[in-house]
This record gives sequence, C-alpha cells and structure tokens, in this order.
Amino acid sequence: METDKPHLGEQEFEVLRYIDKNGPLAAREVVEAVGAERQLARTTILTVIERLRKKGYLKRKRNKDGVFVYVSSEPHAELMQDLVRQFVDKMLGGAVSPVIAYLASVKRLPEEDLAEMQKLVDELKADQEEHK
Amino acid sequence: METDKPHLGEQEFEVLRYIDKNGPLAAREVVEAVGAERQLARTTILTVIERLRKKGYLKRKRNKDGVFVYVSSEPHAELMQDLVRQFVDKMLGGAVSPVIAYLASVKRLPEEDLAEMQKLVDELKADQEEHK
DNA sequence: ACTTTTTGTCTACAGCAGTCGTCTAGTCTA
DNA sequence: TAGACTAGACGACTGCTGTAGACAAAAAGT
Repeated sequence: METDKPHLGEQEFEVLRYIDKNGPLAAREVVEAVGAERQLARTTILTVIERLRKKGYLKRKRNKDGVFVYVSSEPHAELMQDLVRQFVDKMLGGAVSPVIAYLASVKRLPEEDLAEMQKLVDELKADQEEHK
Repeated sequence: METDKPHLGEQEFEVLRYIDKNGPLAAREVVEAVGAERQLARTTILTVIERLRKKGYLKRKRNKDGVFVYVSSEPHAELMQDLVRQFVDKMLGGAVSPVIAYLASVKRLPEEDLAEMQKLVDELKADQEEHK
C-alpha cells in the first residue's frame, strides 16, 4: 500500500489533470482553459495551482519571459494510476470487483480500451495458470 | 450522466460500505465494528450515520426493541457502481483508460474478478462486432 | 424508586477545499 | 513617465467532513 500523498479535491484534480495532460503551461493558460469554462476567477485557479504545488503534485520553473510554467511532478500514466489506486484503497476499501462491475456498466468502451483489457485478461490468465 | 448524489468523504464511505455490506445494523454495532477499530468516539459514528441518512444513502427503522437499525437505501451492487462512476466522472473526467491501467497494475486479481472480466471483454467484443 | 446504561439529538470546533478580492512588483505602451 | 495590464503572493470567508462532548429520554438493573 502506498497512498500517502495529500488528498485532492475535485477542482484540484481537474486542474492537475489539465496541466498533466497539456504539457508545461503558464498559469494564465490554465485560467483561460479550465477557469473560463467553469467561470472561475483568475485567482481561484491560481490558488488551486499553488496548493497543488505545495502538495507536491506540480513543479514549476520560469520560462524565458520570467513567467512560471507548471508541469506535473509525476508522469501522466503513473499519476492517473495513483489516483485510481487512491480511490480504490480509500473509498472501496481495496475491493476491485466494483470497478469491474462499473466497467461492465459503461455501454461502449473506446476500442483501444477494449483491446487493452483483452490483453490484460490474457496476461492475468497466463499468470494464474503459471502460479497454479 | 447521473451523478447528483451528495458527495461523500472517506469516513462516510467507510461507514456506508460497512452498513451496506453487513445487513441491517443498529448504530451500536457499527460503533463497535468500525468505531472501535479506528478508535473513534461513539458519537462520531453516530454523526456520520446521521449525515449519511440525511444525504439519502441510509434508511432506518425501529426494531422490536425500539432501536434504530440502518440499511443502505440502494442495493449493494448499484451503490458500489455508483461510487465508481462518481469517481470516474468527477476525478478522471470520465476517462476509463486510467481505470484499466490500474487494473493492470494490480498484480493478482481474485479469480472471480478475472472470470468476470473475461466475460465482460467477450460481451463488449460481441457488441462491437454487431455495431460495426 | 433511584442509579446506571443505552440511544439519540444537538452543538461545536478544527481543518481543508473552493472561491475570490486586494495589493505589490514588474512590464508594456501611448 | 504616467496609466494600464500582468503575474504572483496573501489573506479571507464559506461550507463540508471528521471528531466528539453535553444533554435528554428511554431502558434496564438492583
């Protein structure tokens, strides 16, 4: 179990995901994207970004113009996985079956995801065979 | 999209899961199980239960002894699925791939879950074939 | 009946997330 | 260079969750 990172709220997740996905960004760019869409004041986003930074999820450095640009401290994939793990551990008490039940309820999965799952099932099966 | 239920915190989830899983329970039983384990005061659990009730996640009625017994308002499976859906929507912005990536990272899945996934993949594939 | 224990409701408070306004130090520009 | 605009740091307020003590009412014990 390894879920000690500070807890994140919804808005924080939103901002983090955006920055994590769209490369290094200046605060203003985040404000214009995430902030504008949800009609949030500039400083609101600024505050969220700052908190994410203090919590260690974001890093920043100045660009040529002396403006801070932010990037997530962790690689995208890992971050995402961490978030899910955090959720499963904390909220579901570690039970994965509800997750699978959920997937089953999503009417149509993107093709890549389906392929990914097939691969996953195959691997797990092989693994299980082996350890039997 | 249908995720309008009031938001739940970690402790609330914990209590809700416990009650949802272990049939109708009197508050005291929850206190003795969940409360004792985490060294929480009796009233703490009571408060959490009450909030869950106000939020509509729990129902209660008096038993023969005139004591309130609580049950989750929603069937177990649905509840769990709802929680996951809430998480995926709010925290991941609806993206399922991180969920799959997470599953892939769980070294060993319980056998039933694996079987469930296989079934799921098969179904989805068939479905996709059909809609092609 | 008096005391103790059990159940529930109410009140309260700290901490954190969500949301902003203010203020300051630079920059840009007419 | 004065006025306007930008980037950041700070401070502040609200609401919600975690946690729990104080109390009232009811039940049980002796």
